[in-house]
Amino acid sequence: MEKQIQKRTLATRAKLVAAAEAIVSEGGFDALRVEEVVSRAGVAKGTFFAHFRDKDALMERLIGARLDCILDALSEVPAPVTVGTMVDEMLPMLHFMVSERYVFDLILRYSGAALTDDIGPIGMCIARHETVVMGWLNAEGVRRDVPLKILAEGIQAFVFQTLGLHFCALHTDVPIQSRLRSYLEPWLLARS
Amino acid sequence: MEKQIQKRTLATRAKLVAAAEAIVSEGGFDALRVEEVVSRAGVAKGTFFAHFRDKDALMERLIGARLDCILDALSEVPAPVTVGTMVDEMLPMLHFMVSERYVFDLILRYSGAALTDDIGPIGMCIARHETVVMGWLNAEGVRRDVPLKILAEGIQAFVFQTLGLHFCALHTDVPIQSRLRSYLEPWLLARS
DNA sequence: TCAAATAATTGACCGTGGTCATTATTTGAT
DNA sequence: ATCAAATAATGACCACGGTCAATTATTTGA
Repeated sequence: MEKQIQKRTLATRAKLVAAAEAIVSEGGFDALRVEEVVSRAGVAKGTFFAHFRDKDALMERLIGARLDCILDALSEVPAPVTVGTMVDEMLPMLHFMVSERYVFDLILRYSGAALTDDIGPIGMCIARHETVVMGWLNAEGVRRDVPLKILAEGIQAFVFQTLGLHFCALHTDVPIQSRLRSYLEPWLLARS
Repeated sequence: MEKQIQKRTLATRAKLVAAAEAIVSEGGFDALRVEEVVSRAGVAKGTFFAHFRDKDALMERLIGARLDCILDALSEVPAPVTVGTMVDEMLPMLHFMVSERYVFDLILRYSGAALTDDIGPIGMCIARHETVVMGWLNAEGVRRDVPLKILAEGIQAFVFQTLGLHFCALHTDVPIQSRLRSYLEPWLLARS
């Protein structure tokens, strides 16, 4: 049991992913159809499901890859000193998350790890984001009476709340940044 | 344009809802199939979609009805004086929300009102819950430096965060109550 | 070198949500 | 009572994700 997977397997998977990425770049994640992925990749439909558990597994992979890029940039950035700059630095990620309703729903569904015990790409990204954010919380002015882990989880809760309301027509007048700040300032800042 | 809808319409809709409720009571929300609803109701498939925009619209109605019952009870209850009792009083709603993964996902997706400008049954329930919770926040010990509205929205954010993590296998060891309390106490309580 | 074992691929088929042109029923005006 | 317009119901049909027994390709070992 040394090299179980043949290189044909990798080639096929690469073709599938490449086809999928092409479709997404043309029409967005929402426009992806399994049938079109396989036809572009030149394989049969069954092959797709031999490589991905279901369509969502592919979407998770594609979206996870994008998130990872954004997180790469995020972890290079200097730790923000104010809530305002913290929000600003998270903005690229937030904008990607709301770029399509479909994307947001999928991230939401898989952010708390998949239904089973195996954690998927999106769950990994959320965990990574939590780690990055936790590293920011040793700043001056941030409350100390709550574990950092709770604080970081709270930030994510407010991110999802903010983005969820962003899709609500009644609330789109308030920009993402200021809404998120109105949550994070009372959550993070130490009071008198 | 006096009485546009004929009573036949109401009768058909009632039959559909009754059939749907029967199916749900037998096998849960996840087990509902449109085909079975229409066959039990004795109507054609197309009729279903003349009464409900899509399957989700029916699910929203059924789940919204349940939530409304729970909210009826909730709004009768005395305002809690501690975060612990607040969580306890919300517990029936929380348990319903996590009774099925399907139910949680649907509530999450429609809690921020539907995609369009029309607010659906679940969105109404969330708004109602927000109102009830806001009424609780005039208690001793609750912070005053943040608008009640923000405070209430934050509670909802933490509820969703808690329930989301509840489905994550890695986190099921922590019970809902204590997890939610660990968010709400730092969020709500005034500090020294 | 080749046969057995293992792995990858195929595509016909299915389940289920959703559509729409056609048909049936109700209503209101005469 | 009659009939035309408005409203409701029908069911064949489609889209699309997902399955699986059969087939083909690859690896292994003697």
